Amino acid sequence: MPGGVTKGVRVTAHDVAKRAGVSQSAVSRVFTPGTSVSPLMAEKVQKAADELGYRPNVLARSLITGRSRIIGLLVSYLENQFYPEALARLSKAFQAKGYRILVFMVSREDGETDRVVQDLLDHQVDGIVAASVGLSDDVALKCARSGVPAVLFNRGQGHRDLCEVTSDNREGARQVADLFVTAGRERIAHISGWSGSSTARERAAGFKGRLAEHGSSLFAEASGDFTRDGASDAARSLFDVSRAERPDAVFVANDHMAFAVMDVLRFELKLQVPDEVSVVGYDDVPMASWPSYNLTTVSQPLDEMVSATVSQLLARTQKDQIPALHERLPGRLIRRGSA
Amino acid sequence: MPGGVTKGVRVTAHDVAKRAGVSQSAVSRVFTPGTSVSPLMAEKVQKAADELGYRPNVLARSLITGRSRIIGLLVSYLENQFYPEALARLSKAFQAKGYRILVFMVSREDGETDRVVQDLLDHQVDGIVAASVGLSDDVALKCARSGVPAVLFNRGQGHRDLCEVTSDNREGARQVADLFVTAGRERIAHISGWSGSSTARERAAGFKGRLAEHGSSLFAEASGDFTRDGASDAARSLFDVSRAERPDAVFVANDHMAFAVMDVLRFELKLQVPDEVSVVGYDDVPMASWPSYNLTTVSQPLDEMVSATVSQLLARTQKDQIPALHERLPGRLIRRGSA
DNA sequence: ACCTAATTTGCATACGTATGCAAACGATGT
DNA sequence: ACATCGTTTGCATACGTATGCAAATTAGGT
Repeated sequence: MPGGVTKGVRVTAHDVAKRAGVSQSAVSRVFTPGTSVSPLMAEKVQKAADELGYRPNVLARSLITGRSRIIGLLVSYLENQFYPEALARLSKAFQAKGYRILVFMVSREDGETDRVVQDLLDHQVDGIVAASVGLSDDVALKCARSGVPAVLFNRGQGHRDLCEVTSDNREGARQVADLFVTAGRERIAHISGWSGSSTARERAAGFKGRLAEHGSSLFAEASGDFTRDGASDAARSLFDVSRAERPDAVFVANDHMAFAVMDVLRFELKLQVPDEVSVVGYDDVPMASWPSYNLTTVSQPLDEMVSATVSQLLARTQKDQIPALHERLPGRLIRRGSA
Repeated sequence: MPGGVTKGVRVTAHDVAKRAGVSQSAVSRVFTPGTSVSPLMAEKVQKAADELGYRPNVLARSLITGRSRIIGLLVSYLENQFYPEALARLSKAFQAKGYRILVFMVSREDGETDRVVQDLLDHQVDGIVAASVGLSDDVALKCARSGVPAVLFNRGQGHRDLCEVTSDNREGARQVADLFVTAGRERIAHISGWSGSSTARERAAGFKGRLAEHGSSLFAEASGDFTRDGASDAARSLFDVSRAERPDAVFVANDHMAFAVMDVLRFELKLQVPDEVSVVGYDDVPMASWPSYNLTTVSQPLDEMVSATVSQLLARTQKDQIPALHERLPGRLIRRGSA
């Protein structure tokens, strides 16, 4: 066994220095990329370090350098497959750049978010990504003051200090409107997302706007609140048997809700999709391509959104004074069997 | 605007002390729970701190106290809905206890895991949770030496220094065997998970063992590797049309694969589930209860597993010398429409 | 062989906080 | 009024590392 190793004992740069017969600064330099040391020194220090099992203490290092190489990530709900997917890719991307991520789950818009961001700032994170979560002006200001860049992922807020990376929700929704109109659907409905999110509002606005341009308009509308249960209820109310006429097409504001809607239509109301009613979602999560749903949907350019997020954020950690960009990436209509 | 606040300037306990006309230690004490200060002092310091926008630097604090209140979490793949679910609950549970979590995505069993754990140790995490990921003996030893407790979540390895929290996979699989035999199924197949995981091996062993006790045995078997594509291929090979006889029941090692299997059976092979073939999964992820699948499955006691993980880990961060427990919690057969 | 420039190394200090210790303080009892 | 005890506060130091500066060493050129 390597000499001198004892359980629970912290071995520091001083210990290594003593054993190698050099100074602590020398040890530091050997373990700091970009510094210059003689080959002999490097070898001596490495040897001593290996024997003692030394590893630099990242906390102490961050304390001095002022950068922690940690990114704070806020996520609201993982039921929607889009977010685990986004989380996985963001995480991988940051890891590849040498950053770690501190993850916080926050329930929608209560004061929790502000507390969590404050906590992140206390931890000296180098940047913050808020995935589908809003940031109060107060907290956005605090970030800006601390010099910590933040980017809103899949969410627009129009704040000057915040980067935003979204997909072009209006345009995506317009394509859905085109699809329904071209297919000759006449009673077109919409199940919207939580109205507190820009994503939901933009999709609804784009959809209705385009219908209007076609000289058409919405037959019915209800909010599904971006939850499965909310969407199920919305579907039940829109397709209530007591109604004289029912919709023959429905645009659901995301895939996660669309699955719920299809389940209600097929299994509760015994309606044929797409023969009796077309269903279209938004996001193109992996499950949308599974044959059980085979859902027509609008894809979000996830990889591009992730790349944009990472590069924006890291760029702004390097130099200050880079203005906060608002990127809006194009999606694409994916035609499958449900419409 | 509060006086003296400038952008990008770090305000420290010294600044607050100066403004309040007290010592830095006093400031520290005001912001450290459990210390005693006079009401007057508390008020003065709070006032100055608020005016300057002071917040304690957690890094410096951790450097001294030796505890970071950060838990490292390793996750391998989020496609399987079980893991986002577990992640969300673990995260919430640790947050509730005042801990933050540093998340790492690791691909299955390459050397990456070891590097990541080392990185976590460098960050002075107070504990490590490995969800469905193995830890090499080498790295387990390093954790033990550093005094950092680790727990394997949903994975057994039989290592002395590691906590393990699993569900009783053998018993769950036995219940599935009972179900098939009682229902009079005669050609019983199994699509197993990745053989590198204890979970997969235990489920297979429990299932086969119980069949043997019934005087029966496996009609066919294939590995689905815990992936959707692997399971699809396995289903295609087990139910190949060139075979004289095909299985009339199949136990799939987790829900995530079971969905793939059902899709292949129904949409490629045009088989009726459950009439022509019963399908049973494992985990009871939320999607299993969706009417499109309505999957009979064995539940994992997720909440209990999470509680056990949190309490085990935190207990071992408090006192050393608590032995590493191996907890095995019971699951339950959930009968739905697919079997 | 000598002078200069370039490189390597050690010394000292800083990062921002917590905490043991002793001094100062206030309260209490006789 | 004084002695005693408990509480509050400040001083000094420590945590483990990075880094500016000057001393020491080496290399290079004529």
